[in-house]
Amino acid sequence: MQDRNAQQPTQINIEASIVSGILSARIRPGTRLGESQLATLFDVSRTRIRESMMRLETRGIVTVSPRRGWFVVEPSAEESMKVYEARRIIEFGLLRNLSTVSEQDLEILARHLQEEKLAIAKGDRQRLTCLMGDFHIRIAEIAGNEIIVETLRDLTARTILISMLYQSDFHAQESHDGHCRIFEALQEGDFNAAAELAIRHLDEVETGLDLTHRPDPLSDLRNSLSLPPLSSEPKE
Amino acid sequence: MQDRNAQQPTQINIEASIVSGILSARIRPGTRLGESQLATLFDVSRTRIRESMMRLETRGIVTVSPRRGWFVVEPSAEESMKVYEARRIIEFGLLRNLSTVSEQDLEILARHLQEEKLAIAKGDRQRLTCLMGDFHIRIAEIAGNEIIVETLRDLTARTILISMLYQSDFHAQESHDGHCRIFEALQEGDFNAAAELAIRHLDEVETGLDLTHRPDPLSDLRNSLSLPPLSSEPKE
DNA sequence: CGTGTCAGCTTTGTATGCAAGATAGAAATG
DNA sequence: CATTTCTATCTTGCATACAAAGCTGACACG
Repeated sequence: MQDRNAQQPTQINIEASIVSGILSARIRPGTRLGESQLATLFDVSRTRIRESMMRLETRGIVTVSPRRGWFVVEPSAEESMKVYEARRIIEFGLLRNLSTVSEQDLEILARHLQEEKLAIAKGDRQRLTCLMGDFHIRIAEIAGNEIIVETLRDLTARTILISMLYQSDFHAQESHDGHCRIFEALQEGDFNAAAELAIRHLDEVETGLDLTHRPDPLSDLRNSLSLPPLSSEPKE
Repeated sequence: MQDRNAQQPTQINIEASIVSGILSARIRPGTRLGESQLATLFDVSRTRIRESMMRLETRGIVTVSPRRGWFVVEPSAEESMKVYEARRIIEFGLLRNLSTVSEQDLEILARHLQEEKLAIAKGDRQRLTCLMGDFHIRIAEIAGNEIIVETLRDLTARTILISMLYQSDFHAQESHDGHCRIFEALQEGDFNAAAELAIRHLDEVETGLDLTHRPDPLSDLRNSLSLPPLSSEPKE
């Protein structure tokens, strides 16, 4: 995020900084992204920050509240389900339409899984979050379709925000196992199975969330009339 | 498209105007979209036009050539194949993940097919182009996932641009038949078959293109030398 | 006749300025 | 003491201004 020394941080850099901040779970959902704040941080004028924000808005990463500011999205339970559904749709189609996977690609995936294992062993949760998302992007990259890669990257960013909001505990091992199963299916060239496994994996992750729990019960209170607060803060 | 009388055409209106212009095949690929030109057309300042352009750029609808201007994208043969591939992936996953289709939804599709038939009978090619694209969006709407709907809408816009570039003749009847077959499969609740049919349909449409034929034989040269693309007239 | 150069005109890129909305905290009032 | 109102301040929304770069066409020259 510190591109301060770069002479000309282009809009793409600014966007990438924020997205990577989210992918690595350093930026929490609901974070306020003040225009002038970012402007001084990146040492550019507000204009360019605004342009980046607009781009991120169309990518579903931030929202603007009129005259109040830009915020990293806080997906509602419904939106979260839509995100997972969209991922199931795309990843299923992706794997099913695969015809071959090169040795090289399998190598990349194998190395990735190794890294996941390492992160689990070290208990590096932040790195793990990042890796878990990256696995799916890797698969999209194997398919070689940039359009799908981009779409999936943005959905993954949202997924990470969702997990920061609703994930009670992080079944890392379970997720890792899911990835391994998909890898094995790919290794055997059984793309049908891989696709089914991907759906099952995403279902597992989704059911691991507590989508009934409101992370910010006050948002209800602000909007509608009095409603009893559910429970305590979901602080890590 | 004439929001001139609307007091405050919001960015979303501006974007929608251009996208709908593309979806209805009134705006050709490579059309130059001058900032000041659009600014006077919509009666807003260049700032807001620029913001809309940035948004459209992230949606893959327009590109900017530095200091030269904004242009509606002219997908290359490779990009075109990627677009069709992405559509196959998404639409396949979409149909496969469907579990039920309500009577109401079937009704909507049936009416849509009726309209297609009418347009074929009347030989209204522009309307037909629009309808052909819309069919796929309708299906996404049935699935009820806005994320997928938006993605598919943008891909459809690009598809229409592609067909304007590479389509020699418009096998409208063939496309319509493809839609009908998908509809029948949905009617019978056979989502597996519907998904396979969708892939076949998209393949047919894609092979109906002449992706080896360069509409602008100089485009290679132009791109490699970063010359301006073929600019037809801006809107009307 | 072809080619290179330069002035001016046009168009985008970026910054800045100002207005309007929103928030928070103080002050006033019951 | 609680509640409301008002003002000070901050933040975004939008327009405008100016700088930088590209394009055009005239003109000079080989």
